[in-house]
Amino acid sequence: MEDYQLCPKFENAFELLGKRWTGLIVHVLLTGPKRFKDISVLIPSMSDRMLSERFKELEAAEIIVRHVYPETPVRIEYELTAKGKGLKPVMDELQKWADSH
Amino acid sequence: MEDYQLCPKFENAFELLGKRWTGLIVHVLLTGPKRFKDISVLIPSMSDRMLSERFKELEAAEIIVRHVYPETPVRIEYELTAKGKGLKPVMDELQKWADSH
DNA sequence: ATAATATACTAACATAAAGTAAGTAATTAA
DNA sequence: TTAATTACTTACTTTATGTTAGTATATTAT
Repeated sequence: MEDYQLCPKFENAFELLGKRWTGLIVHVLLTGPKRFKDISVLIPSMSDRMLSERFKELEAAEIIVRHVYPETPVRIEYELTAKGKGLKPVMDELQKWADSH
Repeated sequence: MEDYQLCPKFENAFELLGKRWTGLIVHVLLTGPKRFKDISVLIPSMSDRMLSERFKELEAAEIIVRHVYPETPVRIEYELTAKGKGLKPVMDELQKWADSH
């Protein structure tokens, strides 16, 4: 009858990262702001439809911000927020793990 | 025409962790070996079908081992391998992030 | 002895998420 | 004028996940 639960914050974290593409998008954005096209080129196996959907989710979760630069032609960039950048240590540790196993 | 790619090891890592439930299962197993039922109780929103499927994937990826103890009744436990335990720093960093955001 | 409960699953089917292909609108380049 | 680029969206198919029920073996309760 022990019913200790998982930490809900941790569960929320995995509702994001436990979705396909999300981690890779964040990883790429850790190298700096990027345009839609940049990411679709860097992750060619992901479709535009998915990228568009993930961007919306990450924006809603306040992990990225969408910047519109009213140049001609207009330029749109996606950038990590402080919260998004906070995932760097996670990604770094995962990279270490991936390298060593 | 720049075509630097993502690290394939990193991509592989996210093929696992970028699936629903995988991260939570690993997280729970970091507290020690567990039986099927233990985990299904700790993660009640996950169905048995998914747990069964994830166990097979994690075993195939050599992140967990399945131990069969021929007692009566038989006891089956799932335990992290060294590779699986290696994910602890990743999970720890994610916990920190989850707590601070 | 029979029924109920427990564990560790599997099978069948429904729904949700992701993949695929094509299209759109605004702009610029050839 | 036609083609190309960017940042998407739409419609449709396939795959993943959810839901419910069931199986096999064993133990416990009545």
